Amino acid sequence: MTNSEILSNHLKNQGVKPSIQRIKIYEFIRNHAIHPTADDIYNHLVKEIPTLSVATVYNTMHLFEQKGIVRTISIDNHQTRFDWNMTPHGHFQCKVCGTIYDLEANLNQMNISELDGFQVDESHYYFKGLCKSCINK
Amino acid sequence: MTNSEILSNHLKNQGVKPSIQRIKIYEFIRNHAIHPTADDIYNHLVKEIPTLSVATVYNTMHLFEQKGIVRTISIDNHQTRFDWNMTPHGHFQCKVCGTIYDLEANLNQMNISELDGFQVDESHYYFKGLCKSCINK
DNA sequence: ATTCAATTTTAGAATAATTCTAATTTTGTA
DNA sequence: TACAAAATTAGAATTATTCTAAAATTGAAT
Repeated sequence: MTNSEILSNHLKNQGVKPSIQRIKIYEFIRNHAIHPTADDIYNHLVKEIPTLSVATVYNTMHLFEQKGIVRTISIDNHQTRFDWNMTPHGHFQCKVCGTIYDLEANLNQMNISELDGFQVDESHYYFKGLCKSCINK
Repeated sequence: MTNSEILSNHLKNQGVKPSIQRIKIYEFIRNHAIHPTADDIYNHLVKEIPTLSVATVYNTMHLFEQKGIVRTISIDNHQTRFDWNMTPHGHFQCKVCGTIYDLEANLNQMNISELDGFQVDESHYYFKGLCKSCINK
């Protein structure tokens, strides 16, 4: 099986009909664990698929989100980033280099009594500051 | 001292020259602990100050942020909300009624070892789901 | 293979939040 | 009262995202 076929099957298993665009987008987000924006995805893939449109990137990401393949994070205020890591985790963004680090800790372990009786569907957390390597410069 | 004079002094103490616009905006965010958007602030105050412009609201909020009077939160993706409560705390937003609840717990108590050697300047967390009163309907 | 409806993709227009710009107004001081 | 600095303003510009309607692709039924 080619790599493309493997990815195609992954998508099928998650209930997504695999078009070329969807496979390439899926491949991109899996290989670039950088929490890309729609723009990052578009600019990278338009070289390979010259007719690709931004609308397709957005459509696909919305579909992936619905199907539980990605989730969105909003650290920078006005630009959505996509994260293929669906385990409960958080982020740290360095103000200097912009890198977004994943943090393993699960927010749900905080056990917040104010939420008793509430139904919690999503939890998000993130820090901002300077990362180690930027401090050491 | 009138209420307006008290607020004016608050601003002075924080290093902000108190104009009418700034005092009214400050008053609004203190009396409406609803994490308002720039638009909420503008729409409410333009009735009182007909010449108010959105630019002034944004300018003022940026200034307040710089001076440590408010901070911004981004729960809804593309609309910044302002929070005058500067103690470390988090939020819960109900998907049905939209209400944003404050949560007292301080994220820093999580003590995340992956951040050893990092400088943490800001920490944010929030949950989404259904609030108690919407569940009981 | 051919037809046809359903699905997907597309280009570009529309929308909405925010920022920018340059002019005007206000403020405080000399 | 004059004047420079600061603040406000209207409206244009920018940017991310969504919408729209047309074109392309797909896949099932014949």
